[in-house]
Amino acid sequence: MIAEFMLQRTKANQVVPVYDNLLKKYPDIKSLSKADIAEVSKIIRPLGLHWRSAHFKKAAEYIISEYNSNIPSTREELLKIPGVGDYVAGVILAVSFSKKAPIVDSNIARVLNRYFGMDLEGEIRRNKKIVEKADELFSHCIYEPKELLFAIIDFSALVCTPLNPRHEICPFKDECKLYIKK
DNA sequence: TTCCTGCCCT
DNA sequence: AGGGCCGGAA
Repeated sequence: MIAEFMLQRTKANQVVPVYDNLLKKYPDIKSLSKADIAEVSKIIRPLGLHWRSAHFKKAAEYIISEYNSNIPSTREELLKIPGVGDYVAGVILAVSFSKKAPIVDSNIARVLNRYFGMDLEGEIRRNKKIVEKADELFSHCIYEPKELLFAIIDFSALVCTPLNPRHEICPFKDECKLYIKK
């Protein structure tokens, strides 16, 4: 959950050192619940979107008081945690509880948009057709859902990149409608 | 310039 | 449904 808070609209490579710094200072949920928000804010400053800093402490306090420090395992409960939205809830369900949760982030949306040749632009994450494709994809997963999740995200971040996608090393180029069209 | 493993508020 | 947030890397 901590990692996903930091990864919102933020590149994974930038998150790594900040994540380490935060966990060094607040190694468990109890210490995080007592954190000084100004101190948290200072640690995550390089990531921007500073309003996120309050979420770490609030989420920790909430989980301690409502669930005796145990992260809940249903989407409904997860969404009530401060700072947790559809995406973070889905990741927690998939990664921590091995559930086939529909997950749509900008990486997954980009891959689906290109592969299926949907030609959508802008904030495609909230497009209904994209969400339906993602739901369908995860519902058909026959392995650990988190493996599918990480595979798509890593593929997207490393090969199916936002600018100048690396078609030359893409194993899906023969089936990809974006590539076929070119 | 563009975009990043979104959430929150209106 | 849509806009704001934000630093930083490519």
